[in-house]
Amino acid sequence: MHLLGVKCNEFTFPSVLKACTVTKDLWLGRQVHGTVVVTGFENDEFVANSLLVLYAKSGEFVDSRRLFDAIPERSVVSWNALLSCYVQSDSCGEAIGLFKDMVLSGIRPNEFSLSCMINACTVLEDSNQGRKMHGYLIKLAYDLDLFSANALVDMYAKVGTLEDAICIFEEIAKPDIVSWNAVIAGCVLRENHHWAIKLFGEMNRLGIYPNMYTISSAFKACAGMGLGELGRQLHSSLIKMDIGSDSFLGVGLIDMYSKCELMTDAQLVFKLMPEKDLITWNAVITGHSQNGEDIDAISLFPLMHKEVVGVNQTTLSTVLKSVAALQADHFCSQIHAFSVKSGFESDNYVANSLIDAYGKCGYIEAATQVFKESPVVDLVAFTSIITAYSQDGQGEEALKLYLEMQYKDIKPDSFLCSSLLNACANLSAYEQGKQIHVPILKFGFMSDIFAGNSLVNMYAKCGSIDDADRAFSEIPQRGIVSWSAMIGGLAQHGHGKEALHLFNQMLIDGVPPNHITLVSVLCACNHAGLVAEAQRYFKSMKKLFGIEPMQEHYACMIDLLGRAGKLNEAIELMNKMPFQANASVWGALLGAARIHKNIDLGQQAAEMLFALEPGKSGTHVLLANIYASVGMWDGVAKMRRLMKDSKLKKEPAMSWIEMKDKVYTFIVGDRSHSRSKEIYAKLDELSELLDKAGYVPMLEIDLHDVELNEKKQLLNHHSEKLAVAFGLIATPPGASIRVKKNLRICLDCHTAFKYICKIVSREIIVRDINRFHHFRDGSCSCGDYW
DNA sequence: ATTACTGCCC
Repeated sequence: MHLLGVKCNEFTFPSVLKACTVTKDLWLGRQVHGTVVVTGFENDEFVANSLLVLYAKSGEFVDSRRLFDAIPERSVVSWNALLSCYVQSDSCGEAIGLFKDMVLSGIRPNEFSLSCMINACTVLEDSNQGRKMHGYLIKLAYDLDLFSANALVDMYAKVGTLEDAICIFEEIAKPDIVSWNAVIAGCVLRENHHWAIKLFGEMNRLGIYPNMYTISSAFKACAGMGLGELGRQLHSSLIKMDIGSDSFLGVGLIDMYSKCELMTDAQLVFKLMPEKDLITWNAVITGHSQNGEDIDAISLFPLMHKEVVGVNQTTLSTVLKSVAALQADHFCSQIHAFSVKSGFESDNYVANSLIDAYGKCGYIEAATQVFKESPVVDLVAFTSIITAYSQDGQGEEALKLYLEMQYKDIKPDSFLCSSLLNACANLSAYEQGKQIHVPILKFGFMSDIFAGNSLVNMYAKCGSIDDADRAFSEIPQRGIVSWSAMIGGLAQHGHGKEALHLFNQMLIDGVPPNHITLVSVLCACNHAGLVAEAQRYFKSMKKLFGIEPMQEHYACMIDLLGRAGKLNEAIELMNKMPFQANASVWGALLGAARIHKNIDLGQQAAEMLFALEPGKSGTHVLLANIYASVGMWDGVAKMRRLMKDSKLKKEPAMSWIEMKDKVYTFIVGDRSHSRSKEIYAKLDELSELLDKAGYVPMLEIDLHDVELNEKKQLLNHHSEKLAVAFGLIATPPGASIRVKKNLRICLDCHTAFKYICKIVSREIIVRDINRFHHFRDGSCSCGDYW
């Protein structure tokens, strides 16, 4: 028409411009715009609005605004065009301002204006403003408009309550596919997967065909509920619909199968996808990682790297998580180097994952390095580094870092509390552990099962089984770890009968035990000398609980039999084991040989341990103890020589005591403490009282080649005695004294403490390497059976 | 997409 020289007029221009808008041909539209200007129709209301709509729908923000300002008589259509342009260009705040101007200038908004504004409120997450728009909709009687209702469903689902969204949806007379998609996606977003599935079924019954958005939501709902079979059905209907190769849905499928623990299906979908993008690769790697298939997750990384898709921060943090889980130490620095090279090293997730992976692989220094160089040190970074120090046995460092974190005003979460409690548990830091209990109560972390379990463990390891029991009963949903921790705690404190009682309670509650629970049960029998009970549990664990005895269970039983003097039965059980005896089994036999002064068994066990654990000094010391106990001093000398030749150092005996917010360390003959004079004076004072009470120092247990007098002094200055003496002078009369030792408590100290607790009228609680000793009123809770 | 919980022998 134009080429023929026929001129357009105010009636033809709007149609032509609309055609340009629909075909998204902005280039042609601009040419038409030129003609409009030349022919002088630009002030015509319809032409001007058509031009505005063209630019607005093309996202031409500046041009739209200019045209809008130039229109002398703005209609609701003009305003709507600009409003939607603002919303589309992510200027929702300005859109709301514009809407207010519109109302002020006397223009009555229509359903287009209002649905547009509702979308703006959704993006702004402004539910108050959204509710106001809803009010407008009702006031102006547009509430039956389908577009507006759909926008409301979406808004309430995203920034209001799901109940409101469902309510609006149910009032829609004839919901279309958009309505269904909005409400189903809303349910998924609010993790109400059950409702999502229900609505999805209802939609199908009504004969409404789902589209890819519906299916995508349905996959997420299946994933959320673990409904693999339903997911599989959807998958087959997808294939029938011939949209199975869509990449967006492909990722949804992989994710769904992964979350339903159907990795074979996830892998198949992945394999069959014609084009695998970065997100697809990440989905399948995440699937493997979250299903504990860490080796698969890690091995996909180099394959992915070979493809053109590259990797991103998600890939790196996910792979690092698997590296951490496997403690695949040599991958840490490789992926670290790769992160640096690809510029992701400063990404928060990557940095935090690196800290965690280095920590879990035992590279504390590297973890610290990343932590210190990380641009944004957040709560997760602190949790990772604190956990790393705690697991490396550097609990005090871990707690120092917590102080630093508080100084930076970062608030703790349940993850951090759990980790800190573990640090306190390892340190036997009762007072500091109690302080971590405060944020747990303050922020309501007791509903978090991890925090609850850690609390039980901390109190049990810090010597207060009563506090542990209280924490245990306050866990709302006790899981297998809660029960195991409590049973193990009772076991460590020598409360064998109570531990077994709790185990029965657990079975009544319908919680099936795992192999760790059974270790704790056997351990409880062991510490309480309940041989017959242990044998009963051990024999029936396969039949009753479906748990095949492992090395750990055998080690427990062999230790228990050995301790009870049934050395032959212990050896017999070892011979019956379906696997080669490991160090814990031989260690148990060596311990039994020591208690019962059995030279032959001791030598045999020690020989095995020398081969199995050549780096450990404990074996030499123990065998030397056995020799010494029967007066074989040449054997003692031989062990000493052997240790010297193999350059092994005896792990120094150390004891710890917590005072206020500090943990004090002692070694034998320690004089580094600022109150050393008082400590030694206290020991001298006690020494006299002990003599009077009938205590005789067990000089024979000291293996040093020195005079008897010196032996007596060494014995009297053992680390646990120093720690107890410090506890006596630094705490008020009557207070309990809690001491932790890194090795077994010494027999002489054990005897001495039985006297001391009576002399000073105090409870002395000693946590040694494998159990607690509560000294009270002249006796020990272990009943001297340890 | 990253962080947290239970056990045996020495």
